[in-house]
Amino acid sequence: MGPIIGMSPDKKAETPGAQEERAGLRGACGAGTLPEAESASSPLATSLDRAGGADGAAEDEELTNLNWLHENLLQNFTLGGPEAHPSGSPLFDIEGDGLPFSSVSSSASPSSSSLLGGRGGEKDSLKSKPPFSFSLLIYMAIEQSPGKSLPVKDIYGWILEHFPYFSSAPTGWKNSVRHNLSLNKCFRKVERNLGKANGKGSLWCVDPEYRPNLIQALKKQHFPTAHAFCTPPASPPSASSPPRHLVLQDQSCSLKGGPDSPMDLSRPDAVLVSSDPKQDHNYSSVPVQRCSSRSSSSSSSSLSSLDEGGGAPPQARRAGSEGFHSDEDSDLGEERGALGGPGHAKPAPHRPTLAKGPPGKKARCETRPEVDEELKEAAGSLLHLAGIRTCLDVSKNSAKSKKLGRK
DNA sequence: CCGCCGCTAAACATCC
DNA sequence: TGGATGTTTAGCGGCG
Repeated sequence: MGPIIGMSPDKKAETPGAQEERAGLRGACGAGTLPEAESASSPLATSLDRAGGADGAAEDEELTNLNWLHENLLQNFTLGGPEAHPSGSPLFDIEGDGLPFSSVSSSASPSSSSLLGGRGGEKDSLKSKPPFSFSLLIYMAIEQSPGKSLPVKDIYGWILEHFPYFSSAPTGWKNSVRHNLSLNKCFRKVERNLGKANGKGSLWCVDPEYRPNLIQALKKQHFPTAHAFCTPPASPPSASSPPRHLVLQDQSCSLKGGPDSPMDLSRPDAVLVSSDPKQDHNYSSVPVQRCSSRSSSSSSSSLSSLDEGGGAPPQARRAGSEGFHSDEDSDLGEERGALGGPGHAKPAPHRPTLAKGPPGKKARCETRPEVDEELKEAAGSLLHLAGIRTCLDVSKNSAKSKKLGRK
């Protein structure tokens, strides 16, 4: 279908309300199901201010969006994961290595830079469709949230806020957002029992197990050259960005693991994420590994294929639209056993059956420091894309200062 | 040409 | 009852 540009403008102005709600949400998250929110909530709000005033005045206007986004991201990452040390982060390595920042930016896809309010006509770019998939938009929105979880309404708000394009787009995009939330395995619904803002809907968080995949997707989508950072051809990668594989653990995100969750490197669910582009079209590397550990179903390279069950052949198509979902296996270790069993003899159209009950998605969201590193990297990617350097510097400095402060 | 991926639209159900 | 939310299905276009 053609771009939604031609359609009638969206009618409502939800952005303001959503923002307010988001603010309110913070409390809800912290009070309720999102322990991690405590650690992440406070500092976020400030980033906006800094984004507005800290950096070069000339670039403010055009960079505001990304500044905001990146600073928040970076702050969140930094705070979210105490273990996330800037020094080891690829994000900082990128800078430290003196990588061609500008070249990276320039090498980014034109659409990306334009969308991000690149140096050019940022105004126009804001009106153009973001180069991010809905999944990534949602991901960014959620990651930016203090509690790493948002209700759909706030997701709408975030998207509207950062991508004004959607404000003039028909409401169909909201449907797409919900559609993605529902269908993407990357996103999980969190029952928000406490502090419900309006009593409607649930919170959505990023499935920590898919987070690395999303990050990879983010990197890929934003600037293909980002791969260079993942797999530096010559220089040895930093500890946190292995050349070809990322070692990730089963992240524990905000809901359960909490920031204090100790990293257990010996955990069996530690996974190897291949950064090979061909291996994770759907950012499914992690699930793949996980699947393989649980069932023999997932040797496929793409999530969509493994999604519909290792045995289910070409109905992967369904999965394709959302990209990420890969069978509910990803997290339901035990449930899986109960459900499909190791044989994975689940019939292809298992979705419908799951739809009514507790679907594959469970109210579960965890985060891990390692992932924070990845997130930082992703944020760095975004920064590169936007050509935002000062922002990164600010974040870097703040991160350093935090680190020092911790010492 | 084919398969995968992402997007859009729509229908339907549920909840408040 | 209406709106928001959530799920599912179907189809289309782009891309490799």
